[in-house]
Amino acid sequence: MGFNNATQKDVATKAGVSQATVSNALNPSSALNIPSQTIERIKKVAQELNYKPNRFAKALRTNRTQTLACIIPDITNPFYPALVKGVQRACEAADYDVVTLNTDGSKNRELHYIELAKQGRYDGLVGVFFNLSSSHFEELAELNIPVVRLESSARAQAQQFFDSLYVDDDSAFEEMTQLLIDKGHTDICMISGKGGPQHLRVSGYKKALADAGIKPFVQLEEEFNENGGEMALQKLLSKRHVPSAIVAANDLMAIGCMRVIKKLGLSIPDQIAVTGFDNIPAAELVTPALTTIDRFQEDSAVKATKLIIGRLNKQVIGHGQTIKQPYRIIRRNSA
Amino acid sequence: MGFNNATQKDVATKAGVSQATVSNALNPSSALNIPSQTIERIKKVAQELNYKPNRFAKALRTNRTQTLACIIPDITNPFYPALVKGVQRACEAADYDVVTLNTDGSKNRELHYIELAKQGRYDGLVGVFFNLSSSHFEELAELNIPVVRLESSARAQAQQFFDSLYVDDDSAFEEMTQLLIDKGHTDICMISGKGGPQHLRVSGYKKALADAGIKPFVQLEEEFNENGGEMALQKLLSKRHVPSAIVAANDLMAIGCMRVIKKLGLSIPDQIAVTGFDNIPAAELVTPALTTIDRFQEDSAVKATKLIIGRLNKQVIGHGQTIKQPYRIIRRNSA
DNA sequence: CATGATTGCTAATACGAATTACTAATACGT
DNA sequence: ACGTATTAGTAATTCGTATTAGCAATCATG
Repeated sequence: MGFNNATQKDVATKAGVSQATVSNALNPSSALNIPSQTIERIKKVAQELNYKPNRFAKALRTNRTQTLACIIPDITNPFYPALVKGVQRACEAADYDVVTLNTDGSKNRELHYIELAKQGRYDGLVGVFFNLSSSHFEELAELNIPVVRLESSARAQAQQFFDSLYVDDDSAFEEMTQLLIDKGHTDICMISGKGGPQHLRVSGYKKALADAGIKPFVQLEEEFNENGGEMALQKLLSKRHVPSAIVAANDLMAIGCMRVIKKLGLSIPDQIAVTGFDNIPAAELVTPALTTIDRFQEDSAVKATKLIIGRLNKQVIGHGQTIKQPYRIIRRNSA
Repeated sequence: MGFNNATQKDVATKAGVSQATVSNALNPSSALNIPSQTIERIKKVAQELNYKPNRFAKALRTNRTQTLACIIPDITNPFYPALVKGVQRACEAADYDVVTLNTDGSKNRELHYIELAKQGRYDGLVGVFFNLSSSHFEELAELNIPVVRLESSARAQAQQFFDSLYVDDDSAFEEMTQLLIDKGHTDICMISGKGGPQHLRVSGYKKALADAGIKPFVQLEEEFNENGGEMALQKLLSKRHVPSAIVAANDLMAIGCMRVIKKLGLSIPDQIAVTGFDNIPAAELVTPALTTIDRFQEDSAVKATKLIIGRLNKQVIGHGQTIKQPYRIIRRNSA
């Protein structure tokens, strides 16, 4: 079509130099020795013609696409939009495009996107992989395609093929549970989905209880969402009496619990306290507002993206880092 | 670096033909006459070598990038993720990449993304533009870059440079207001943000009231979010007595109103009924659950994306269509 | 002043696919 | 049997950029 964009050739003609010189002048990484006068002249002409490098030609030549893939389970899960936003913000500053891809938490799709990356479609991957371990990223590392994982539940490894920014779920849940104990609760149950982050969260909960000499009770259900929360609490209540507090593995499950509790006509937090995790937007909107933990997803995503861009620019080298991110308990009215 | 992907040349060598033949064989649109036997053979070899066309080479040659831009105000606004998901779903099926871009509702950013598209960075645009009119899309139309707008508040025009999928806000708000009237309400106020969809929504509200002989009262506030809702209701209450029902321009504003109402110690819906619009995920989570209107964003987004792809494939031609989308009132407990 | 180094640039090529223009071989019609 | 069509392909070029190899002019040095 008639895109009519100025090319290096156009700039070259107008500046009275060759296309190669334009390329070198505009590419500071070039080893060639071009006097700054000439560079300035070329830059000026480029601006006059509104020259913008054609990123497809560039990609073809350099195998660098200037686009990152942001991999998440599901954009409609309210935890993720903030994360995506962080990635986008950091990318926009560096003129990277972001392609957001949903895995639905499925291993196949996670692997599929890795496959696409291996074909050179994305310069790097940032996001959440529920089902993959370090070795899955080895080939990407060999191809110099950096990966930064967020909320990876895996522990740091000696030689890791990705960077990892993680929140210490273990200590977060210990702290939250402790908070309930400090309020005088002596009968605290936990509700969680299965897999993924389940293990560390439950472990933190159990630690706090052990210190206080309270017996734990954990009810697992398949999914980490409202439905999972409802089902789990119903099952729990069919097995034992009503606890005085419930620690849910995330906000959606907590909200599911709240629904069941309200149907039973019990009051929150007086008869049962409920806590969540994630601080999704809805946490503040439910009644009572949910006490939960903020993980600063957007900030972490920005950091993660800067790290990936750092690796692409060779400002960061060496094998994968594992970096702890902060969290903060948000006290509202549900506990 | 060493991506090691099979190219057409590799396929050609192995199949004993020339690269050009491979290109023609794999591209059904080609006018050349290649016997189906040969085509099959080449396709088989391509599969064996796991040949995947290099999309950057392709883009360079054809000016087709195989990526669409999905333009929305803000991914962290809970109305949009579903829309994005729809676009992604439809694109994945057609092997298009989606780049999601946030405008923050700013005209400058909307124009900026149009600029990027004009440079050939995206094959088409689908999404929400708050501040642009048909003429802004004229150059894109000339470049054969299709645009499908969602929730455009503009009315259909004779010769329109984009397709538009819209929900009839006017009749939706008329219907919702009528529902309140049917319930016996005789004092119904409306709360809205300014600009964008405001006009049609308020108009629907007023129509229903006019038919019933009730006086309208509309309170506008800057933003279409919780904060806007809170502020608007506070202002309203400083001017007049408590109405028996509030029609909010969207769910976030409705939720903001609910907050104020609860602080005042009034009960919903007994003392004040509240209705929203959008059916965001949180609508179902607040207490009481919010009566609202679903716009089936994900479905609309899928349709919009299919339409855009249809235009790119020349299956759809002619100037912009304006297509009405369905909505549905979701009755919950707030009204 | 001859030699080598440096400076400042250009020509040519490659990346992978699409496309245009062409050819060689066979088939067809009269 | 001769000219024309058709079939089945190929060679060469192009898209816009980066890069390698190299050239001409100037400069430094012994």
